[in-house]
Amino acid sequence: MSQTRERLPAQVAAGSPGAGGSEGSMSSGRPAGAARPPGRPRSERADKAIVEATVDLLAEEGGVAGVSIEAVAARAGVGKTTIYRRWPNKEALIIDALAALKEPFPAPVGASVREDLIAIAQAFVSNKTDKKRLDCYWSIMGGAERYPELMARFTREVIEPRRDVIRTVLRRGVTAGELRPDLDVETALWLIMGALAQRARAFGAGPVPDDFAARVVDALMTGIAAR
Amino acid sequence: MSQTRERLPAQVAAGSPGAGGSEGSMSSGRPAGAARPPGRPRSERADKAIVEATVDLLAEEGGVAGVSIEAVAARAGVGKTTIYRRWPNKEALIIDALAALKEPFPAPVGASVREDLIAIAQAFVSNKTDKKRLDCYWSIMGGAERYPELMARFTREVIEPRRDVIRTVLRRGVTAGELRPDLDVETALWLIMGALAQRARAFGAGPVPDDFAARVVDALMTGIAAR
Amino acid sequence: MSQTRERLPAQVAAGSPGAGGSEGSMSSGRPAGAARPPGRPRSERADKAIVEATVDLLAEEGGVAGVSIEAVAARAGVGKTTIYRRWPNKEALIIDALAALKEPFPAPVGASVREDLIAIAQAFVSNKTDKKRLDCYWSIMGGAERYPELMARFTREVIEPRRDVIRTVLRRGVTAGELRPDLDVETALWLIMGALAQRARAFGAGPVPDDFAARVVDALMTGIAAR
Amino acid sequence: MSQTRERLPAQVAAGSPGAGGSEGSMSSGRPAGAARPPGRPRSERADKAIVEATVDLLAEEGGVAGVSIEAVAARAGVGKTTIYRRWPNKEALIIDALAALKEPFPAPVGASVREDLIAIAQAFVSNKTDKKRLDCYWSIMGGAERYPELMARFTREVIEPRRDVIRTVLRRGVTAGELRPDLDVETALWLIMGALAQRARAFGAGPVPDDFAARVVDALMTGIAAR
DNA sequence: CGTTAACCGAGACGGTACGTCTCGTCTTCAG
DNA sequence: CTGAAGACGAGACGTACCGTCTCGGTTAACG
Repeated sequence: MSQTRERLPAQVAAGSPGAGGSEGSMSSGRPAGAARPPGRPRSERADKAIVEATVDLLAEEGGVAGVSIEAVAARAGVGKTTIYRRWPNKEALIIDALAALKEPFPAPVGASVREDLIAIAQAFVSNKTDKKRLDCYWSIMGGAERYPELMARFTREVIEPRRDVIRTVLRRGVTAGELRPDLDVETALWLIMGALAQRARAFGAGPVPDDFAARVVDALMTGIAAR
Repeated sequence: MSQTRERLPAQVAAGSPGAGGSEGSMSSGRPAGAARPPGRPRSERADKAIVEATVDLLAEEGGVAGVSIEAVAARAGVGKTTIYRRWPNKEALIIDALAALKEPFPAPVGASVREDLIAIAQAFVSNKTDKKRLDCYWSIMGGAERYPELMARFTREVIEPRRDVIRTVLRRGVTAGELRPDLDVETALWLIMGALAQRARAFGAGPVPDDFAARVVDALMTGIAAR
Repeated sequence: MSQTRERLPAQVAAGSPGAGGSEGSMSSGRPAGAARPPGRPRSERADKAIVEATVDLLAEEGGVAGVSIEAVAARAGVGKTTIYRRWPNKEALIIDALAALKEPFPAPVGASVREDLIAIAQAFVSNKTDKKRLDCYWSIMGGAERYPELMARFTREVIEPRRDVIRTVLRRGVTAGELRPDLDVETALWLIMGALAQRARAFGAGPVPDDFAARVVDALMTGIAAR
Repeated sequence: MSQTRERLPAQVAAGSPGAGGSEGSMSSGRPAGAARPPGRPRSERADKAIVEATVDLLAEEGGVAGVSIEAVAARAGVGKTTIYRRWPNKEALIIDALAALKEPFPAPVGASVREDLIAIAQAFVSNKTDKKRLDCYWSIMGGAERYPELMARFTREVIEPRRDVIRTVLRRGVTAGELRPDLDVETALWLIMGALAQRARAFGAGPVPDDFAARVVDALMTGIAAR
């Protein structure tokens, strides 16, 4: 309305800051040749702290509603102003913060499809930051109807890349003859991902046992029908 | 502080209302012989409207936070007082309201395990009230850390019965020789339930196709490995 | 803008609630015959706590700027809403709260003008609630240019009544022949009030000695000129 | 933390710039023989403008809270940095700025004590810069509890010198036999100063009439008691 | 003429208060 | 007991300043 906000679209949480850029001389993401804007530059520390606090709260509080700007500010040790200077509202902040979870997933190339799948599945349910990702997943999915854009972006940038890793392994398996030639890859994906996500959230059933990933993969590989 | 609340523990949403009870004159479940409490009896219409509104909101708003007593009252056409007289707080209301989703699931006994599984799966993702149940599932799971009791009760009273139906079918299949004798029933359960729940929530991928249930069951039956 | 505020102009801090009204049947300041408005009535406890907190803060913080609605709410143990329901903004609140300091000042009728004046003066600088009044006086006068209405009302309702008491005593003294027949009453008023107010604020000079009032009155009575 | 501030303690607002010093070549108060510090010297224009703006704001806004560094900078046509380089915080600035009001008060030596007192009193309430002084007086006294140091210093450096002038005149009067030999000088001081200060602030009573000073002095001289 | 440092402008920082809003709870009324 | 109405305390919202701090670019004096 009468704001000088949105100086530049935050360019936040760059993840892999890209190539071996010579940080310092040319510094943060401004198009080459553009003059540094006047005034004190925005603090990268604040950027990071805000995004991290947001993600943590989203994971812990279990829902977009549990993430209040005030809580984010308090947890990040930052003034509310500093947040509003960068994002116009809560939803925008969360959408951007999700990018912090993008970090690429290394596709393991092991001896066999089975081993690869188990390794990936293992990571999903045991790895520390993947655990936070999973909490965010449930938080966002729970409120999906209210924040469709949020879900869309999270799906596109975080979920799909992970599904892609498995998809690739499955396709490789088909090509290599390890998997059935008429395999319905997408259905298999739903099966394996669904089992992992759901089991990880089923607190009542206790922590996920170490061999759960292997059991899931094996059951899926051999099928349940008698032969 | 100075309340006469909690006259009886609500005895709400009786599920299958049972028998041909003469609604009106003698009404709700008081043990025979117990004297009717003095004063105007509580309205069963209100009870039902409140519970239904609660469940609807939980499904639609996607989260416990989205269910406000205010909204429930408005949607049920009821005063906030009327709700407050029956339940001490929001969580109690939701916990009780979930009982409305308990309605037993008929285990089909068809020609084969495969057909039974497909029928059950079909119901999960296509049936109207099962859809609402699924929405509630995601809403509750999303905020599970904040309301563990809620999740526990929902799991116990709504989820488990449904898992039990499948569990029974699987066991029958093993006994009948249709399924592998060494079948890991629990793992198979996670696979099938996870796939259905997750696919139903993946709005981006479009509505669940009619043959999805069959594809899931078949994939799981035959396995994905080449033979 | 879109408010239902200002149901009735607060009718706050009634001071002497007037006559021996039969509190209970007809209760708080609503014109006879007017129906009680629906809904929960406003809390008189809150009214009082807010006004008292406001006056205290004004006296302690030394200035209108030091009185923040949030501080008032916190000190009164009241939600901000409860304040805003009654007054549209800070200035209105303070203006109204000043009425709490109105409480009439009893004009003593002693043996002589001198004794009366000393008694009054004594009260001004030693009495507890008159001390608070004096603090408010300085707070308001300090910011007089910014809040002229505040000063005007405070002068009219709190200061002038007190000046009137002295004025009356002085006039009585003239009539009785105790004071000079050509006495300039107003100038004498400025002298006595000014001395008291200023001395009370001069922290550096230590607390006001007990005989200060007497010394002031005597000096003024006899004059400083040699005779 | 990493500041080079406080190069020299401001040495600001020299008041009577002292003698007919050859401003320009050797300029402001550095001890003779001390080498001029390197770099661009601080602007005296800025010094003066800042101090003046501060005093003006204090007088106009009626309170320490009304003096914001931002407003001072704007009014002085100076960057906030420039202020911050000289004073560590707002209170220090105001304390220093008050020195600008120190300017000595010439004690008139007229025909009689009465005439001297009237002349001084006249100056207090009519003189232009003394008016500003008076406004500052009220501003500071209003917030005295919050900024005791401010009040202490203002009292010591601005108020007391003025009281001293009157004190001297009164003492001279006693010695000369014009005033009562047993005169309580301090009490007389409170009376005369209080009357002037208070009347000057009483906007409601209109501007101070020209003969007010004379009326006050006369009333005090002759006393109010009949004889 | 180059070094040095103060200058000004601009804007980000953490903080506090604003006035508005919605929520869960509580209280009173009329029926 | 019911519904309506509305007050209560709590606390988040997004805005506006404040005092402080940190930059870039400029300007004045010294060597």
